[in-house]
Amino acid sequence: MDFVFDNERPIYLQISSLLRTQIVSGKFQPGEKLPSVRELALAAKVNPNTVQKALTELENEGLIYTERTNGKFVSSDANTILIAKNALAKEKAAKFFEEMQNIGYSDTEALNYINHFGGEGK
Amino acid sequence: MDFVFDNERPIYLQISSLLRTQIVSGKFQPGEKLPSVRELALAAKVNPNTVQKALTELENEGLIYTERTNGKFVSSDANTILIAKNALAKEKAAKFFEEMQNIGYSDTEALNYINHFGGEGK
Amino acid sequence: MDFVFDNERPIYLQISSLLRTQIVSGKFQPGEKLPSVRELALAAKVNPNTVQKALTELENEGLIYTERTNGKFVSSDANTILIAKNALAKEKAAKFFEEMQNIGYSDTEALNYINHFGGEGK
Amino acid sequence: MDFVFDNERPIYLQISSLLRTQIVSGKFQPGEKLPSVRELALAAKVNPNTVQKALTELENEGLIYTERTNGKFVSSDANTILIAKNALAKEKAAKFFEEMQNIGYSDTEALNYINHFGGEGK
DNA sequence: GTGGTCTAGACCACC
DNA sequence: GTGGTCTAGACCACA
Repeated sequence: MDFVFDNERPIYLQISSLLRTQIVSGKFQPGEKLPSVRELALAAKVNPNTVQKALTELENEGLIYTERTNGKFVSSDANTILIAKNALAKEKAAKFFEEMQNIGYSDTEALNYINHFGGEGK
Repeated sequence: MDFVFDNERPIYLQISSLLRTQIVSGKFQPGEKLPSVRELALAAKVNPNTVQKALTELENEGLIYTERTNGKFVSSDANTILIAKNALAKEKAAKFFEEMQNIGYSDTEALNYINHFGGEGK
Repeated sequence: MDFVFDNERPIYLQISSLLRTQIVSGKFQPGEKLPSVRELALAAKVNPNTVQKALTELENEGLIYTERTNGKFVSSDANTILIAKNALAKEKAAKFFEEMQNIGYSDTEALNYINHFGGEGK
Repeated sequence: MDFVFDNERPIYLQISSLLRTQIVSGKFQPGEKLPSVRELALAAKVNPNTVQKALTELENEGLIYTERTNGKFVSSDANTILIAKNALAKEKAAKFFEEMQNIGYSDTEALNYINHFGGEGK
């Protein structure tokens, strides 16, 4: 797991969203134990408190839970995770349409654009 | 023009991005005079310094220019504006694909999702 | 505002629940500005970070909100606050019944006990 | 006997309070032999040390006593147990009034609330 | 002056 | 070894 941070957003949010995507994308399986706070801090070269703050976010979202003295685990409720994944996807799509609309594309034009873009642009 | 701000991002960035979208979307036409800094500040209920900072952003991007003692104007170079618009659109689309990929969608799946989403979700 | 802490629970939780009760009980009015993080920290003789953590709790509950660079304010939505108050009361009552039941009082007996207790015991 | 723990409080305290309520509520009769530490540990799926720590609590309160080589027994002094029960009840009631007061209910209002709540809420 | 972030480092309870 | 809490102190962006 490699951590590269930009200076635009708080590090703890970058960590939490990185882990969030790893959970919803299945790289961390439901019920799986996460690396310890200290390990993550070491890997990310940040202070353990920063990791702690990141994980608190995910815990509030119900994506992970804590067993005291034992570690932190991905929620074993696959449904919660699926819901989170869908929520994220929906959010991304809605944001795309909204932003395209702001710069003068109707939803239809935005769809045209991205279908065209996806085919060649990348 | 109504201004609603969230507390997540700096206000000056919210103002500049709002004006930017109004320029590229044609709500402000090429060569058109912008409202004065004071007027904008009044409308947005913020400090004129904040508006000034926002406009500096746009000026750096070449979207507006200043005539001393006369005011600020939208660039009359329609091409500059079109380029800005395309750059924005491309950026949005790329970001969408990247974020979908992070949560486990291939580019193809992301396209499927958004075509489906655009058709019914909104 | 005087702060006295016990060693049983984390200080930040004691601070947040103290402020929570002051909000729901109306000592802090809807929309009212809270003392700054630094002021509270000074008054409670704790580190500003600790106060910050306490206030984050309340913000997550929707009881307060933040205006960046301006301060933190009690939610102006009186309804949110009322709901929080009712939730707290309900929680307290439910806990009472549950605990009494655990030590062998039926709900009816618990009611008898507390009506009797309330009349003389205090 | 089923044990379900939360991660908020130390497990040994959760065990001791569970056993305490079973004693004062009569599920364990005065003089009755308790299950062995090992049995309890097995049932609760915790380390025997943890059970031991829980039982020490109860022994300090005089609710149980140890016969070396023979096991641990509920105190045969019914009075001790009754006193413990009353102390618990009184404590619960006082806590209820105090907490309700904190969120803006006078003792009278709290009584009204709980009589009403007990009648319908559950 | 306001909140927000982050670090270094310490200490604790628990198992 | 695990997570949790707290401090002291620094630095930053914003308005």
